[in-house]
Amino acid sequence: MDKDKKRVSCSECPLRSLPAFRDFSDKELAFVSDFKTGELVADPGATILVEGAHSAHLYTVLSGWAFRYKTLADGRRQILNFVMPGDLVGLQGTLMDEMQHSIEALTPVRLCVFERGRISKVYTQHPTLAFDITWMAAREERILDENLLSVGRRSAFERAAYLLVYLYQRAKLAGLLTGRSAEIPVTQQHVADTLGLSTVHTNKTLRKLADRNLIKWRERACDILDEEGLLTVSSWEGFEESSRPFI
Amino acid sequence: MDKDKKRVSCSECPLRSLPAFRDFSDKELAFVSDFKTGELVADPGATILVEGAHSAHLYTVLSGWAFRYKTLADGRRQILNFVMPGDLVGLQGTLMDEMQHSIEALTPVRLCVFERGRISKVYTQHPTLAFDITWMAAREERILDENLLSVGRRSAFERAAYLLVYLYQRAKLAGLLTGRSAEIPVTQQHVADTLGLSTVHTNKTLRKLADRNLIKWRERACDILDEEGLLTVSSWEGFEESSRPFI
DNA sequence: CGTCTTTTTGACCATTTTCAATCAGTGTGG
DNA sequence: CCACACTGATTGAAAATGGTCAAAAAGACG
Repeated sequence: MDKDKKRVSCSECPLRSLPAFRDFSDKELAFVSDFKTGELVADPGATILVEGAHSAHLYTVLSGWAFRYKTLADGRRQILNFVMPGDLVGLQGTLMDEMQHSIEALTPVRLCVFERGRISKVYTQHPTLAFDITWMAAREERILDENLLSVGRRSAFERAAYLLVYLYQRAKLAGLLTGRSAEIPVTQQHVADTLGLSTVHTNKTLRKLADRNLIKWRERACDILDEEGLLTVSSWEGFEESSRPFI
Repeated sequence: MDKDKKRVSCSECPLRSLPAFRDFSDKELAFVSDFKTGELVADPGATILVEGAHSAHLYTVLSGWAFRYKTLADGRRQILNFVMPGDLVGLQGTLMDEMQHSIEALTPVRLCVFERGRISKVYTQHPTLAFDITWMAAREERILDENLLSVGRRSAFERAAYLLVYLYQRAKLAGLLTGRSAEIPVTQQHVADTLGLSTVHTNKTLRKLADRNLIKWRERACDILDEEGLLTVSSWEGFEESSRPFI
């Protein structure tokens, strides 16, 4: 086995972004080559996965932003969540028959491809990794829960505040941000489709947040001026990114 | 090992409700006794799991209805999903530090308790079961996606239609229903908190569905008069409960 | 400079909420 | 059996939130 080659392919191993592998050496990650079958790059606006797709593979995001969404027959769109480096996508397509949502790139996105058929090997041979996949699924569920609470019960103002701190904190955890100026590569249309509001009302709501010096909206970016304020407005506690327990 | 005893305790094994174990014999399920640590019964209105709880166990629902929900500081409540026999609850509490949602019983609920600490053994020794846990998590995520689409983008009328067929179909899949008369043990308050509407508007919306002969609401129950009609109104395709793929 | 996308605004309309009662059904104790 | 308390369903009217339409302004970019 040409370990060197494998090490190179693991130098930026997507699995390192999974909790269990953060502190693993390249050598320890070498076995990953057994599962990785390729890399993929998607341009902004490109559809990474489309609803209804069969036999999709499992991907980990190496870099870039994307979003998961569903649409109704007449075109109404709901953004379900945003995808950042370290995220796992395509689990539904891998486990069930087909994808029931689509994924679109917001910036150039690099993905690591795991072949669907090889997933069983993960479960039989690498229980720790299998556990991580479950952990990621539970994490996504938790985020969706909070999102649903937001869309269902928070006012437009609270909802927008929640979304912006949420994105800010997640981006920070994903190591995407340096200062307070969050390069959140979305338009107000995306925000509207996440909040379940119209673009017009979203615009007015963002303005209200800006008037209160909580944020400053810039084209495809947003400065978080008052993180605490946003948390208070949305009555959200923020992430306490609990690390995965030992197995 | 007293196999007989174990067989008895598995006669109604909670794992049988998990896809992978539907067709397993009692004998094959005997090993489950290693994980099961007890049984629990919750009365209607009782809180099964509460937000913020630490070191919770993992449960499978043997019988009864419950619901998962989150609340805001001022009491606004959002119901996230309903829990029926065969469902897994408490995964978040098991995998992460604490539960971020609560669960309340709607009818008497019987639960099978798996100790948190023994989950690792499932991953190392029973990959098929580990896979099932992931599968259940992915299924919950899928339901939440559809719910979020509903609350975010469907009108009150479409949303209510969606919820009722959804509950009808799920209850049917869980083997809870016989005829068209769905014994859905919820009040209009529950429906409102699921749809993200006020009780008043929910009442008027349900009336509209009844006026169009789609449903007939009865106290804590609901007759589904026109399943196809509800699917059309909500532009939902319904469940194609794909069985879990072979691992 | 012209074109394209995104943001912003105002006026008007629709949906949904809130408030405040009322009604119906169930169970209890007298 | 009836008065009473409770819970859940139902109603109408006023008020608020958010949506739609149409158009203009502001950047981004070749």
